[in-house]
Amino acid sequence: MSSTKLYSTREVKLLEPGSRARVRGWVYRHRDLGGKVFIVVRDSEGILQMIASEAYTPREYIEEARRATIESSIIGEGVVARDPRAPGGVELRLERFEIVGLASDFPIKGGESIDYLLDIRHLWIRSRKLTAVMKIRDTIHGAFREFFKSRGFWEVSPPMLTQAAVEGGATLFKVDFFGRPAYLTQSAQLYLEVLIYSLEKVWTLAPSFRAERSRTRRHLYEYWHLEAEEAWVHMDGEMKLVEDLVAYTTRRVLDEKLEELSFLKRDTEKLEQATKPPYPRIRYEEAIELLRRKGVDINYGDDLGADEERLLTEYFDTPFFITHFPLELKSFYMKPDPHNPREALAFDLLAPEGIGEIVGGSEREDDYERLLNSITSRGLDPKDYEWYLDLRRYGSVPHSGFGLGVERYIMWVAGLDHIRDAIPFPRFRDRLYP
RNA sequence: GCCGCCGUAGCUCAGCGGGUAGAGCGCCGGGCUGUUAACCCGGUGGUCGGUGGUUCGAAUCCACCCGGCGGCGCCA
Repeated sequence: MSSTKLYSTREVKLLEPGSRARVRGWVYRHRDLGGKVFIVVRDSEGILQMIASEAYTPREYIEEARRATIESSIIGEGVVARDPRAPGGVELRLERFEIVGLASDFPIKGGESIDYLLDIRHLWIRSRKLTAVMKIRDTIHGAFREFFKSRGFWEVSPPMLTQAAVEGGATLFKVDFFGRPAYLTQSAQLYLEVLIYSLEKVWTLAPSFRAERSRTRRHLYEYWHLEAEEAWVHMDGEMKLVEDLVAYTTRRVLDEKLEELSFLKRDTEKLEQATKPPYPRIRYEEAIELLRRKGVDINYGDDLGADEERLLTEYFDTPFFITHFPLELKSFYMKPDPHNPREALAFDLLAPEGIGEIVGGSEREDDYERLLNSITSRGLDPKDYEWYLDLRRYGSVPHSGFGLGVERYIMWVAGLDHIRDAIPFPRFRDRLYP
């Protein structure tokens, strides 16, 4: 178009008034007043108002600006001006204007139903809300990686296609693997356990798939799972790792994504409190006692449901741990507490404000015979776990690990009321498009 | 798997003690030289989710089916 320098909407706001600038983006708002055309342009960094006026814009470009429909891609060039009437206080007075891709009538105008918006997720994804969440997610991914690096962990890549279940009970997605049944993984844990015998401390960020027929605001069929496993570490050490990770990552979001949190109207004071570990720890039996005191009809041995978790979060302002669950409530690979073999060395981390469980972890059973008993007593077939049992025959070590549901954590950090907005393309039952 | 709710214009919804379909927004045309989800005037717009039934007559009543939303259980 010309040699005038290209700036992003954010950079334009830092220029001296009177500077020339070229800006490109998509039409976010369009108001044609006859003599003047106001166009608010959106790019990946923000929004900027452009104005076409007979006072400084050649007629042909005013006509072009008039034609620019919502979501058309455009390039504008002109003079930067400060004006309190402009959104953000800065605007671009156009001297040239070009439509790159004229948009058809954009289907989102405000007030659409969730169902409809999910059908056009590929267009809805442009919204400033979802853009803000995706930027926060990027910071979270980076913080995970840096945290583990700083703690001497190795990042590894477990398989997505597997032969059998990691945990009994949960439903698996079955796929056809050249005529043989295979399944999409629901956790990398068992594979991470394999890798600690050489790398000692490993982690991965990968998708997990659950075909549970869940239908709640906290469940996805495909979600991202942050998992870590370390040798020579007992439950207490693992919990310390988890709270340091969550505190560090939350701190990073506060430091780098304040603008996005503010756009999402997130109360950052709630996040500040979570940057100061240690987090409170209560044992399962204490949780039951707290609930009974609140009048809940629950007994030792009952599982904590969504309502119970929500009630418990009211006692705490930060994430908190629940530990030492009855063995029968937990998976076969968890180690019983030597001081009380009825309880597992397992822990959940619950996020406050009613979000509930975001992390599940445990010390793993490292004894061959006890692991074999645990598998058979739960009705699982030891043949499916031969390679896993082998790990206890060749230099077994005490070890612990955990899994964090990335979208649930994002839900809490970003203050989302539904998990679908924590991931660009949520997968639910009956929804695979787009 | 279970419980509850909803499918009417492009979108959001009203109409549902049965009598041939309505609003707002959008869109199109016109007006407006500072709009902020702009405003003002005019126009456009529908196999009332599908099939079958009851009825002289069904968006409205009944049955089944399809699609969706909220919640539970399970989990992260």
